[in-house]
Amino acid sequence: MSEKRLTNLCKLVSTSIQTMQMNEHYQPSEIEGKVQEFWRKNKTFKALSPQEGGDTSKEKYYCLSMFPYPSGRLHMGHVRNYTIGDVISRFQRMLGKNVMQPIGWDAFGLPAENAAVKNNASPAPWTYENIEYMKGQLQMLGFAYDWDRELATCQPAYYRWEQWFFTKLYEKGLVYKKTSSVNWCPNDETVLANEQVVDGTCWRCDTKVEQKEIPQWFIKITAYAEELLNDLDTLNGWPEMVKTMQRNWIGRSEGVEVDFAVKVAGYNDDALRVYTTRPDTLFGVTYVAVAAAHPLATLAAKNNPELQAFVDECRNSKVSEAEMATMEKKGMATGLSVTHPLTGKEVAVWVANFVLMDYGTGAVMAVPAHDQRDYEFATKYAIAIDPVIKPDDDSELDISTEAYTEKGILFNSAEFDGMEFAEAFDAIADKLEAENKGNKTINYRLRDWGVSRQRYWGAPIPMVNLPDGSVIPAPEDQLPVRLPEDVKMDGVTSPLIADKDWQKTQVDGVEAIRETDTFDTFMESSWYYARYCCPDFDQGILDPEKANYWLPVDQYIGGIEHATMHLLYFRFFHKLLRDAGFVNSDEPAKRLLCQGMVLADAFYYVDDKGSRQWVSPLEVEVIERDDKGHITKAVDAAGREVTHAGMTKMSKSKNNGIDPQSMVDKYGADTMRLYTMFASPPDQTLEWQDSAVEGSLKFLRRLWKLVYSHLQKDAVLSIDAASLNSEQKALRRKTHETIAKVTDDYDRRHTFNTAIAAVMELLNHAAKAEESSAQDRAVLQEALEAAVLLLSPITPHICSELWSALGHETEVVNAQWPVADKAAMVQDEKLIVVQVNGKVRAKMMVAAAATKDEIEALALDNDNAKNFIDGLTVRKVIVVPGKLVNIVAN
RNA sequence: GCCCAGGUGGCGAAAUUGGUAGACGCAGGGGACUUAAAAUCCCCCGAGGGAAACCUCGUGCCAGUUCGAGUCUGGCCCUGGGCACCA
Repeated sequence: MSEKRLTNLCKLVSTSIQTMQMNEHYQPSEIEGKVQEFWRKNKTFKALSPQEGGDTSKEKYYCLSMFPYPSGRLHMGHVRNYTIGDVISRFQRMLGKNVMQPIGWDAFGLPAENAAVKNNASPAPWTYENIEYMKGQLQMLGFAYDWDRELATCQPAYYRWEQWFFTKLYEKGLVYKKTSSVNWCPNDETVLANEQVVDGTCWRCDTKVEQKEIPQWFIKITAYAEELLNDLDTLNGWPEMVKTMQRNWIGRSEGVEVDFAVKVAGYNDDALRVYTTRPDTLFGVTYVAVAAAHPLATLAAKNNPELQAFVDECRNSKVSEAEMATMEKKGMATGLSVTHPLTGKEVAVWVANFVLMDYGTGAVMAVPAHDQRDYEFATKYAIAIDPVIKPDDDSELDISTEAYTEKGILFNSAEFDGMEFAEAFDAIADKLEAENKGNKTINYRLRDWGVSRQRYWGAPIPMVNLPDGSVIPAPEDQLPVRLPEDVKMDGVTSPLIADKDWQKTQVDGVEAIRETDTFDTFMESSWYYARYCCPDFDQGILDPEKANYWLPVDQYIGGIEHATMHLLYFRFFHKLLRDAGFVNSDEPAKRLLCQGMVLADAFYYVDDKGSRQWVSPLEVEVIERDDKGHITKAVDAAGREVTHAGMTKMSKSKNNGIDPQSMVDKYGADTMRLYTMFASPPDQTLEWQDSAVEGSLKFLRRLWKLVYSHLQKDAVLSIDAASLNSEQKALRRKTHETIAKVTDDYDRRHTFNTAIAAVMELLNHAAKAEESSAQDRAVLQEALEAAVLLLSPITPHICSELWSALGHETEVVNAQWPVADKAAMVQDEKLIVVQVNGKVRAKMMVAAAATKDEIEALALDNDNAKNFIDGLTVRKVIVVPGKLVNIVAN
């Protein structure tokens, strides 16, 4: 805080203090409602772009937290997420920025359908009621949202533009249809989400789930793979770990596509194409493996019942990558063979359960000698293992127990013998290319985005099927394709499939049938951030002027669980919007903060039917822990012994959620906000401890009391920096050091826990300060004002009240962020640590201006240090000015 | 299985660029005030030794680099997140 400003503040204080009425005790329930009402009435957090008459002299700041799914009630993850966003928004506002912090609802999704089935109702009213309730909860927590920008993705005014954009992508050739597998319950004849498959069976009827290939819509995210990968390098404000995860997810690799010639009667392709990153091992191929759904497998199985049985069995396995990697690898020979492109030898074709039709070409080449998975498969089925790579040092090649997967020197590879990896890669690729049997290519692990969902509660995919079998986008004048909201859910058939009238439409006078699938809900969450800039715009998906004023988002905040999927779709959509001319930036968000999970203990017992029953941790008593603190014995309220499943993400399925509402009712919003920010840094997992919340309330009471008792005394005069005694100087230094530290913690580090700790320290100092002289009181006033300003983004209600009690007429939300005064932080002496051989032996106060030589001399003369040097020879003395001296002696 | 994080007192954590390990807080113990309770305030609080000064050990485990390692390197163990239809 500058000297001049401070004088003004103090003048203001001295005139108004006597008239301020302040309650002696902190009563959050009285303050919070009142302050929130004031914000509401004054539209304090309404954000205006210049097009709407906003202040053009201010820098814009767009702070966005990931919007919630309206599940019914807020959970702790929400409270954490939105408190972080709110703290950053309020801080930026006090720095003088034009801040927009919007909120809305990710309103489509599976839980609404489940609730509808359970309650024999329809998903729409359930969703709208949840939104109403949760909106009240958000307001009770005091978040500084511009509610005029609120949107819900299930509103036709929203999904209309998503449908429109999809048809544009279709016209651009970025959308296509292909078959892809889904979880299928043959009993219910319905598609199941992965979540609805429990231990390989349908959650509803326990029927074994199968894989079924059905036609679905895809968006070509792979066309943007290279840019999505390269632009990660420009995202300096994103956590390194997220960028690493995205790089690995995109998974760019350089390799070679190789054609194995096929001469099989009834097979209409003359080559089986595979991709490999190790063309240097090509001479070691001893078999190729195809997916069970591959046409070659289908063909071979026709007259082979045993193979047909195996192909059918493969349909029962799940298709997730985790499943694929951990399941038992099984296969069966087809009896067919293909021709090796370079040796001309016949290579057996196997069907394998770990090859998927959906990925790549549905076929892989196998080199058992140099790939561990192929090695295990070949060993299991007694297939030849032909080594073709040896170590490039003189060590012996040993493949007796495992594959040799290092890059080395080729042998048994005809004219390529003796080449190392890079040389062989090029030479083999060149030869394949010359003979028209393959070519170098870049491959991505990233797959195109399947956006079709065979569900009701989502945005209808705006495509129509014509009688001639062709599929075209719904014409623009038919948009939005409205989802009927008054429906009955039986949990099996989608109301859209059941509603034949809804499906009927006309295009240019021709009868047509609507697509009954809806969009993946990741579609809606991929562009909501942009729509907030102009939520009511009805002339297009975005108003480019407004969008380009606010975008890119300055700070995005959300859970780390979204590191790859949502955050990749979000970046992808921004590039699509850019290429369609709606935004002019390359990336949607400058800075990203990924909050850690909120975890709580989870407990269960196994019931008579053998299934796990999860018990709320609130009802569990821990009886015994081992040396490491792990829970070894616990019982529930009924005295039944329960198993501790560890600390896991708070979730309905594990019944370990802590309801924030009860906490707010008991302690108030400020305490709740303070606790979530204080318990751990935002990017770390937060392990919920019920007991620690009380401490946050105690701290706020202490702050209140300090201000109250300070205000019971005489008026405050302005600080005369030159006349301060050493105690006054010390408190003043602490005040300004705290301002500097807290500002850095908020801005650069995002470590709100240490910011709060620093304010606590300041108040501990302030509580001990003398209050007898006018200067004592002026210095204390400054400390208390700083504490209130610094805490106000975190605990805005109490700080609003205290700020006005301290004599200010402007609201604390509109106050200016304090600036640390360097002159007040100057120290005459510094604490220097004296080490001998790296161990601390003494501490000494040394003049701040002391030279290296002077510090060294003082250290060598220190009595404690001398005890440890006695009898030894000093070899070296390391001096780190202002910090420490290390005397090396032996 | 693969990718990404994390592991520090009884507990949540701090140590920002390789420089005092445990700031700040919770729980606990002791005391003051009170008829009493609550609230509040003061003191103690990693382990072991010592009357004390102070000493030894200590950041998941094993090695290494360095005058100096919680921090860097290699290997391992454990916990959490993600793995494409939960959001």
